[in-house]
Amino acid sequence: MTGAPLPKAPRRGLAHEAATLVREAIFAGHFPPGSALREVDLAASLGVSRGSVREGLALLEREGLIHSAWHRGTTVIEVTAEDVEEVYGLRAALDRLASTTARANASTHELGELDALVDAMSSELAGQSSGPQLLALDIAFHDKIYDIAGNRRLTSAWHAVRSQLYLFQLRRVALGYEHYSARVVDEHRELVALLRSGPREVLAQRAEEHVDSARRSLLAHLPS
Amino acid sequence: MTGAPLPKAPRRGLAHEAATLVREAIFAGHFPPGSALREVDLAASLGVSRGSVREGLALLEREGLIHSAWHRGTTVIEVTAEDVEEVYGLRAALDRLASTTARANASTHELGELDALVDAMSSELAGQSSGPQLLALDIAFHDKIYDIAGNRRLTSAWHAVRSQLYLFQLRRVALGYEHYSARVVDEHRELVALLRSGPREVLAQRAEEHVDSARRSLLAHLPS
DNA sequence: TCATGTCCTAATGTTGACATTCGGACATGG
DNA sequence: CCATGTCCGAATGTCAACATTAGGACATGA
Repeated sequence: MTGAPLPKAPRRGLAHEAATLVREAIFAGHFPPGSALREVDLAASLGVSRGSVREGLALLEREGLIHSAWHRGTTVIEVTAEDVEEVYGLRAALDRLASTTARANASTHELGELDALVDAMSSELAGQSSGPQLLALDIAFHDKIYDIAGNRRLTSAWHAVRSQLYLFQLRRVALGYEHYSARVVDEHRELVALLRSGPREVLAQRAEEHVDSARRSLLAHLPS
Repeated sequence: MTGAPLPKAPRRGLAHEAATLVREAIFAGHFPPGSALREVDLAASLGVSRGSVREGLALLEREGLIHSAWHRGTTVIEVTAEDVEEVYGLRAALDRLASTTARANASTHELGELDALVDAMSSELAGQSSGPQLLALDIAFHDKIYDIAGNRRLTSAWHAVRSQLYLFQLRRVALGYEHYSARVVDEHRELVALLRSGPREVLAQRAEEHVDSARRSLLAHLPS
């Protein structure tokens, strides 16, 4: 009996490995938006067969990071204003439901974990703040809310936009994130306060506005 | 130049074919909830290779109809009260967004198409009404709303719950659908009226209530 | 009787070879 | 010069054989 919670046996198949590798390559900018992902090339560089690569790409398509057409290959999604509107519009609806559901389910312990995440953002901001690091905490915060909500279908839908969101935000962070970091701590702290003891309708409203603020901020920087 | 809109070239690969066949088999009750779907058996009965079956099953998993674990095979989802709560909770959030977005986008012609669908429900109900037929019209109505909204990510999320919803409703219809048919026409007609010229917030509220009414009605019949 | 350790089998996971399709380059005709 | 038809290459779609794994059956020992 190991005391550790669980190392989470990482046996999930080569397809997951391949998907993880390609996903990180996309985030690292190795495959810019619109570029083609050729199965044979990926299979060669990852050292696995085309079948596994193909299955991994299917997973990434599920996350909305790539798009594939019959006999025409798969390409990384573009980042147009329309795409941003779609992703953030959907995310607002999902966050609204996640927040109100989490408000009804959250234990004191879980609320404490959310506090800890906001504190981590705050200290990250105080020290030599790293944009991607702040982004990761932001995502982790919302992951936690979806986790508390406990609706597996909802979490699944969230995962289908999360990667795209991360890709969009990375682009903004690369251009400077003063505007982002100025609000991120306060907005999240307010969300926790409302989750703890806020009127349901106010929380729902604020959750939507939180997304909308991020959307506007991103669109302002989009034309690059 | 053919006058017809487009026969929509049905070349989408064997994986799609396999997915369609298995999906219909599940709906037809050939694979009850919880039953295992063995790749070799399916490949044999469908006359395609295991690779195609595997890819088709991945599509069905995307729709939430089946669930697969590593090296443990894939099984048809169960229909517990918790599952119903999850699906309908998410659907309410999606419908809320779809309705308000469609309200802003809808052309007169598109609103007319919605009217036509409600009329079709009405005449279906007047004649010798068939439950599954009524269900299909219900789904088509909401498909149209998502289509008008024009958010591809939102439509994708809708497709991820639509099949599950259909499976749940089929179960209810099999036990009699008087309660369902009594409300279906009026509720949909009211939605069209609100889409045409209703306050945004009232429409959002009604869209959620429409889903909630279906949820309660289903839960009442669930213990079978 | 119960707990434990070891096979064994039936299924999935993985692979490399073969078949099919798309889109463009080129030639041809108006 | 533009429209049309044909061909070709490169990539994806499909397949059947091989490797790996999970879970149960069985035997063993306390």
